[in-house]
Amino acid sequence: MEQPEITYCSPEMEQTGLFWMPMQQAEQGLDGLLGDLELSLENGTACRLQMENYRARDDDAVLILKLLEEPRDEADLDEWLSGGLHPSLCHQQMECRKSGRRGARKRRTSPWDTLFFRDIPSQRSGGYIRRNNSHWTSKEVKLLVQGVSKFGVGRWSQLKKNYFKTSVRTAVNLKDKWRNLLRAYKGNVQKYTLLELEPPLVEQIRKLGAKHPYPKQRHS
DNA sequence: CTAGGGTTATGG
DNA sequence: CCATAACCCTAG
Repeated sequence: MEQPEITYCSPEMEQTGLFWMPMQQAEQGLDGLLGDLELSLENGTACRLQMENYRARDDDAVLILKLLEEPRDEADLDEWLSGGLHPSLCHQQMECRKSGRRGARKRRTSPWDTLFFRDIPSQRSGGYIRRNNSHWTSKEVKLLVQGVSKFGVGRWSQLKKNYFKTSVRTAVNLKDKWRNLLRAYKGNVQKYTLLELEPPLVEQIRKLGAKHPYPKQRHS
């Protein structure tokens, strides 16, 4: 059963390259302010509602990015952060609560979370903060494959610079994703894959994978 | 910076 | 429950 494809980013937001990222609830710095906007995806209404939610939050994101570009007083920013949330957001927040059972959880938090709260001390037992847990979109994968075919495997920093300049994905993320792609599409079919990719794309992945094997193999 | 082993969250 | 995806750690 496939979940409906949802467009998380408004065009403006997409341009910024910042995407909504799921995070562990305890780590959501703005959790108290925004509330968690989890929604059931079970019916169309909830789905639509969710998109509106994201839309509203996108507006906020774009706004705050503007604030960043033309820096003002910190107090100004503080005030905006603590109170001046997008009106449509408060409205939506109550609306979405009533949806019934939860479907797949799409925990997301706003981009400014990582911009402003990345240094908040963490209580995690692991000792580190997990910043981004979002699943890759097929768009991103396409970009990655494109990048790998241009730069080859191993020049992740270059690839990041040229193809994921503004994305939240780091060079290491790209590398890891590539590894996962190889694992996922090499040889036997997996039991399941979260993201269905177009056959041509898969074909390209396989080809590139054959060229730069992982894990390293000492000959053919 | 990258490779690769480890760890944690996700979701069938 | 457990395989997979996403993420972290770190030697070299």
